[in-house]
Amino acid sequence: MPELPEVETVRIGLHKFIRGKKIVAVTYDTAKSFPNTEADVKQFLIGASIISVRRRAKVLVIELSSQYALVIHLKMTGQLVFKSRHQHFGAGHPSPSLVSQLPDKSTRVVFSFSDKSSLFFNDQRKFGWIRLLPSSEVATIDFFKKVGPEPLAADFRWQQFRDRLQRRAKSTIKAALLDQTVIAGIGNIYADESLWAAKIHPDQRVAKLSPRTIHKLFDEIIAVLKLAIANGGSTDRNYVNAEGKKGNYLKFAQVFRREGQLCSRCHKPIIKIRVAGRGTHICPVCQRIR
DNA sequence: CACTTGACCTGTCCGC
DNA sequence: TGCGGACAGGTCAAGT
Repeated sequence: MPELPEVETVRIGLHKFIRGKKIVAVTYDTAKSFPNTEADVKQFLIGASIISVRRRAKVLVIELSSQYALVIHLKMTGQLVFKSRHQHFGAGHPSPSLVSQLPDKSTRVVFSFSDKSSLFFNDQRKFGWIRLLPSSEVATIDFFKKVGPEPLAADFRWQQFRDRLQRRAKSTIKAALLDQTVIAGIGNIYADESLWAAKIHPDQRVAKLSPRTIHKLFDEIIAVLKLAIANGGSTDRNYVNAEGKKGNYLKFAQVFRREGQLCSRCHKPIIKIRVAGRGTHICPVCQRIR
């Protein structure tokens, strides 16, 4: 599931819902979901309060009063959903929400707070993970050491994007955008949307792109990510925010999952191809290889 | 080192 | 309706 806009949407929701709450219990299914020792959990998680929730790339970091942090990657199908104390089927609720049905069979970890509310980590495909680390060690995990700049950081410049792209000069531009060491947070949806907006074919080799084209792509990446965050991210299949609600961005998507529909610029059909081993959506007229 | 491919999992959809 | 295969929003390790 989640790319930068979805993870950011979850972050905003969690910050609002769980900041200040005290963890009184945690349950988890397997060591894969939560690869920490019971001793660590007892000492640094139980009894700790939530200080803040931040994001780097597609990873969430929940800072705790114990000077430890929960580091969370949702990968493809992870969800973090908050359930307040009184959330249940009520007479006034015509349809049962996802939240009221938790835990469900994809629930891997449950955090319980002192006010009887709880946070569920669900993950159908079990690729995601949560780790409890000393706050001072978070930045030292392999992924954070290698990951590229945040596209929405105030000091991110197109020249920096251009320079970082050169490490993948012989790759296709789509593979380069998906490479988290080049730029953080872009996944399959927003790669396709940004490339359409910039009129670049995803199979185009990076070395063939002009500075002007790279600058255009830089601008479109930022615009696409901002619009996606403003609309709560994209729900293709599993994604929900911290309230268990779906994102609305796919209403605005120009190519992703729109094969057969007409391109809004040239009115020719969108097609689906395979690039960098991923399903890829393009307008074959607007996006040509030069 | 740069680049590509398969593996990790479960669920769903599509064609026969 | 059943069954096999392809595919799904992300990273890694291992291969060339």
